[in-house]
Amino acid sequence: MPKAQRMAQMLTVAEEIFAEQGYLATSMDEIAERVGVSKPMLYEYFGSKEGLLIGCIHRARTELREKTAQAIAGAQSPEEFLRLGLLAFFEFIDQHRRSWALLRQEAAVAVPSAQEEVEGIRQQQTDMIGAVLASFTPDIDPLEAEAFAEIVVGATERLAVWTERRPKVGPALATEYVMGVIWPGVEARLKKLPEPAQHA
Amino acid sequence: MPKAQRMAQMLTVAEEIFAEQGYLATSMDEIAERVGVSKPMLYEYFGSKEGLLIGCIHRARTELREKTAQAIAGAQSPEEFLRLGLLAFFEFIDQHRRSWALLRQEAAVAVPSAQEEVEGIRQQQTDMIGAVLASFTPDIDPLEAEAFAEIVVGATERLAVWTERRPKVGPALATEYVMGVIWPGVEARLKKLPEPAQHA
DNA sequence: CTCGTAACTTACTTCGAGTAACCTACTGCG
DNA sequence: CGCAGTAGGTTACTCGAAGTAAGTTACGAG
Repeated sequence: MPKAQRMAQMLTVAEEIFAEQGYLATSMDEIAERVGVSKPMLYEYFGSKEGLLIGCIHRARTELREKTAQAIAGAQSPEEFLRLGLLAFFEFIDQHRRSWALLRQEAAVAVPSAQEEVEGIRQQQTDMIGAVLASFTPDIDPLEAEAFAEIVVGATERLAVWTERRPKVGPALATEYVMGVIWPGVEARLKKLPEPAQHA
Repeated sequence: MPKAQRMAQMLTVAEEIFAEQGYLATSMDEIAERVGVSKPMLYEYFGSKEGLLIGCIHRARTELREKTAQAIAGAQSPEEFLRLGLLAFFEFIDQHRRSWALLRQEAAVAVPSAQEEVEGIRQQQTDMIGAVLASFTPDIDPLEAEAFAEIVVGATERLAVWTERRPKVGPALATEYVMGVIWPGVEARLKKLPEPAQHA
């Protein structure tokens, strides 16, 4: 089997087992066995157990970024940006329930570099939100814009975890809940600027 | 040294080392050495490495609950409840920066039962917020109330992590940021009920 | 002064991450 | 055809850390 294909297969299997049992409780031998290969192959391709975990996270991160970027491409107003971005996020989670637990909760603790990888996902999100906000209210305090983005990301992430326990709450409703709480606050902020003018 | 005192000391040392190096990178021998005791003592009192971690989290959780409960005791309006609760939370984090990283980021990944312990902290918080909300708007959809509480907790938690990278943002400002985003949304919700009447 | 027990230690076993060294089958080329 | 080089693979180890068994010391009660 060619390398690229084998690597992809390893990531898929690892993601699944990590999500099932947790990072710590999973042994490399077990993953190797389920892939149908021997342990040194995993080390050949990923360097370490940590490397394998990071590989899983990185792949998911890339996928999430692509999905989100696609979703918000056509948005016209800040509200639409936010709503479409949130929806894309919740839909992504919905389709990756298993690996989601891994990404957020498993990865964070395990290893510093995995931590960074997870933070990278959040960074993607906060950057995007910050950029949108700044584009509509150019004179906003940068610190406040950052805080705002963090708040949105935190709220969204947490609600995503919550929806795992509430299967009846789908991506659409989750989006509504988040928008319902944060949108009035954002709108109030935006209205301080009557025009989205560039007044430098 | 009596058992209770020794246990407290172990928790303090463990919290510190876990926070410094991460859970995985810390060995029980190392903790034992820094406590000035041998490894089996740790096992005697905490059963396992995981048990020790859970002990750390549990202690912090108890402390946080007490501080928060005290802080909101005198609140008269929902806004005051929220504000005082948030402030107490951010102040707690501010005073426990080191162990905070452990709680959230280390613990979550490491072990399922530590996970539960961390979720317990969030449960405490969401329950409290849910109760406040329900007391002021008795006819709110229970699901929406839950979602709201999760959103607030997620936003707050995330902002707490963020403030670690922004030392200039103290508890008071962090509270303002969170209130600024979520309060308008909550107020809008509350106003749908002109009276906090029981209309069953 | 000796019995019991709380607090503690030394010296293991076991298990899993990571590695060294070796194997095999295919692909291109004289 | 036959042989060289390499991609993809394996077996069989080392080593470090979690967890444990069995024993030791100090000290207060009878």
